[in-house]
Amino acid sequence: MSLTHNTKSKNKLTSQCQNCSLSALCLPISLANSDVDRLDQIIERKKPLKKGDVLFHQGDTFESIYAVRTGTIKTFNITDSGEEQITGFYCPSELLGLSGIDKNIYPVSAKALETTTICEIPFARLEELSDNIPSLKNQLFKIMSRKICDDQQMMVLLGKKNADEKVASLLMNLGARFKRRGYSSVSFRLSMSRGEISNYLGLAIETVSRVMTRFQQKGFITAQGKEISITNLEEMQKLANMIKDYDQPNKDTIK
Amino acid sequence: MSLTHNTKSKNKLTSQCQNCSLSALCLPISLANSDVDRLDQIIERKKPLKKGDVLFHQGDTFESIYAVRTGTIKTFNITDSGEEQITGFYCPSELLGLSGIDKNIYPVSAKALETTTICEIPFARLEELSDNIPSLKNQLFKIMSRKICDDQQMMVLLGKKNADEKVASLLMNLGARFKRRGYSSVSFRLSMSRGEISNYLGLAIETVSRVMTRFQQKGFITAQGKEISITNLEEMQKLANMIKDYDQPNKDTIK
DNA sequence: CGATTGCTTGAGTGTCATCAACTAGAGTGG
DNA sequence: CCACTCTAGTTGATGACACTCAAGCAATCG
Repeated sequence: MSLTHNTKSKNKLTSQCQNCSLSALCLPISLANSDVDRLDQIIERKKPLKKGDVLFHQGDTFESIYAVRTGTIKTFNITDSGEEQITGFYCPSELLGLSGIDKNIYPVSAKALETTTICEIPFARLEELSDNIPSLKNQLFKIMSRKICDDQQMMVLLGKKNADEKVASLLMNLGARFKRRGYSSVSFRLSMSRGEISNYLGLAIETVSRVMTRFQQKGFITAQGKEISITNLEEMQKLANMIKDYDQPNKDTIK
Repeated sequence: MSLTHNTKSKNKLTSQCQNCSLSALCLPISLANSDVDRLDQIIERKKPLKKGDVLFHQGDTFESIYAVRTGTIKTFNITDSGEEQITGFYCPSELLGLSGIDKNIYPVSAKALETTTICEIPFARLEELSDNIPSLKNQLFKIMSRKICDDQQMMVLLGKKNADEKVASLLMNLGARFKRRGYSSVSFRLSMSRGEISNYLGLAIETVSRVMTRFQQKGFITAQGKEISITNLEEMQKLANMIKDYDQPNKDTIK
C-alpha cells in the first residue's frame, strides 16, 4: 500500500545509529563499531508520521521491522466482528513488526498515536547482515525472546488481574519504559487516549475513567488529562504485582 | 494412543529427525539433508517425563529449548500472590523455552500433563549451528515470530472474548493442532484438566464446566470427560471467531 | 457559537466468580 | 467385596465487578 512519501531523496537524514540517543537501547547493543556502520547503512530514517498515520496495515506484505525514535505507535488488529483490539504500544527505542516474519504478512496494523519518527529496517537485508554478524543474530533472538516474555506478562494481566490491577500495571510499565530512556518513571504524559487504554487492557472506557479517579481519591496518582504523576509508588507497585492485602484476616477489607 | 517408549539407553534413541514423524512440522523444515544431520547431532532425546514431572522451573538458568515429541507440556508462572497462571500448552512438534533466551533464565515453569517425550536442543549449540546455516537461522526467526503471533491471538481472546467464545476458541485451536499432525480435528482427547483449561482461559473452573454442558445441550459438541467431539463445526467456528449474531441488520451496526 | 470529541459520573443490569453441595470414578485397605 | 477416601467434575444459589446505557462537562474547532 501507500504512504511512505519519502523525501526527495529518501536519504539518510541527520541522525545515525552512532549518535542516536537511543543507541544503547535499540538494536546495536554490543556490536563493534564497524558492525554498527554496516547496520546503519541498511536502516532508513523515514519522515515523521503524523497522528493517525498508518505505518502498515494488517495483511500487508511484510518488508521491514521498525524502530520507534520519537513518538508512539500502537499495533492492533481488527476482529471478524469489526472491533479493534490493541495488542501493543511502542515507545522510542522499541521494535515493532516482528510478528510479520512468520507468514511474510503483518498480522496487525500499526498506527501513530502522535507525531512519530521511525527507523525502517528492511528485514531481508537485516537477515543477510545477521549471516555475517553472529552477535547481531543473537541480539535479534534476544529481542524476539523479550517480546515473547512481555506478551506473556500481558496474558497474565488480561487473564488474572482486576481493573485496578490492570490500570496500575500499565502505568507502572509505562513509567519503567520512560525511565529506561532517562525520563521520570513517576511523572509523564500518556500518549494514548482513555479509549485506547481501555481497549488494550480489556476494559470499558468508563471503567478506566473510574479507576483513575479512584486512584486520585486515594492519593495514588494525580492525573489531569493525559498528565500522570504516581504519588504512592508502593501502593501502585502492590497493585501492579497483584499482592492482595491479606493482613487483617479478621474481615474482608477490600483492597 | 501413542507413546513410544523407546530403548533403555538414554542417549540417541532410535528415532532421529530424519525418520521422526514430526520432522515436517518441527525445526528441520527446508534444510538440506546434510544440515539436518548436523542438527540431529546436537539434539538429545531425553527419557520420558511422567505426568507432573517438571521440565524446567521458573528462574532456572536457560540452557535449551525443547521440542515435544509425544504428550503435552504446560508452561505457567507463579504470580507474586502465589497463584499459577498457565501461559501455554505444547503439543507434539511444538517448541518451548524460547522465552528464556532474553535473560538467560526461564521466566516460566514447564510441566508434563501426561507421559511426554521431548527432544532437548541446547541453545548455545543451536546458535552456533545457525551461524553456519542461514536457513536454520531464518527458520528460527520464523518460529519465534509465529510464537509472537499466537500470543497476540491469545491476548485478543483474553481481552475481548466471553466465556463461550474462549472455550470454543480453545477447542477449535486444539482441533487445528491435532489436524496438523494427521489426527481428527473434531474428535480428540483433552490432555488438560478442566482446571487447567479454566486457568489458561482466565475463567473459573465452574464456568468452563457450565459452558461445556451448554455446548452439549445445544448439540455443538459431545463430551464425556476428556473425550471431545465437535458436532457443529459451523457454530463453533462462529463462536471462536467472535461473529455475533446481529440478526436484523436493519440499522447501522457494523463498521 | 453550535458542534464535535474526549472524558467523567451515575444508574441499572448481566456475566461470570464465589461458595457450597453433590456425583462419579479411582485408588486404598480391611 | 465393600466401605472409605480423594480427586475431578458438575450443578445450583448468590452476589460482585465491570459493562452498558445515558447524561453531563470541558476543551477544541470549524
